[in-house]
Amino acid sequence: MSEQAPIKPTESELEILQVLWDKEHATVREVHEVLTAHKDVGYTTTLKLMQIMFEKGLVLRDDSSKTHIYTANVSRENTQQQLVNKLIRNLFNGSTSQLVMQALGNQSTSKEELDAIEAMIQQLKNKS
Amino acid sequence: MSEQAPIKPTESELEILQVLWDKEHATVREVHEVLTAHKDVGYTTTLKLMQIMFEKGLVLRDDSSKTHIYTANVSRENTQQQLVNKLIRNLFNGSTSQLVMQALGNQSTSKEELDAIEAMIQQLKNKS
DNA sequence: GACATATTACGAGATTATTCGTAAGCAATT
DNA sequence: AATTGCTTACGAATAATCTCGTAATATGTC
Repeated sequence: MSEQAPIKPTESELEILQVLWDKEHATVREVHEVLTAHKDVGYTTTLKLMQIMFEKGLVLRDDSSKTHIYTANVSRENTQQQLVNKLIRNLFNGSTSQLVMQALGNQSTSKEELDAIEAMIQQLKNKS
Repeated sequence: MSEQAPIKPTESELEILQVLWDKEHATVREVHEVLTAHKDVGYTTTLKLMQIMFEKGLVLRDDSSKTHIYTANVSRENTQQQLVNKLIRNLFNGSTSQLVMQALGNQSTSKEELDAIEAMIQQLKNKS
């Protein structure tokens, strides 16, 4: 088990990571196009953020051609885990079930999704 | 359904809200004492933060005596809901079940908690 | 090669969040 | 009433985040 530096992307960095996770790899232009769908921001802002993310090691980039190509360097799963755990710790007194129940209560969840969760609970119960 | 301004407490403000939710009402000193258990920060910093929170309307305060008494002015439940929904939207592509399963997978959850979640799922299924 | 277009690099301003020092006020004690 | 101790108010420094303008560079087209 290697020591894992905590991943702490900022709000804006998360938005960019989203796009990179979905697309696997993308140019600044592509990321920016997605962002501007729901946000009003200049191109060089997106560029700068992605440069900063590169310096932090949040993303990798291929600069072999003039237009650089970026990929995420942190996994979606790992990042999700960090943030979910933080939320449980900070806002739910460490109780996973409280978070789960809050989430299920708030959002409408399809029968299929509920089935999947039930199946997972069965699995967890058998394990222990 | 009344229009609800989104609650956006900062990291530090959340820590303070925690304490106020637990205690119902508290002085700056009391809050500060709890914070210093796991954080190194000066008294006037806590004071200032709570003053700012008052200006923002996040907390109420009774200043009828020299030592003011603060109470939260946003509910724990509402705040939890905002942040959970945001997490689902931003990091889980809007899928509640993905968040739930990630949470259950990461953390060890007791049988009692799992039972409670199952019961809730049954309830949700019956409703629809 | 000149021109138009798109990209990256870089610096610096704007905004927000966090931090704490200092002053002033009040209350209890001597 | 002076001293001590705790409180609030306030301003300002620092840090982190987000923003974008401008310049330099590359690419392709005429």
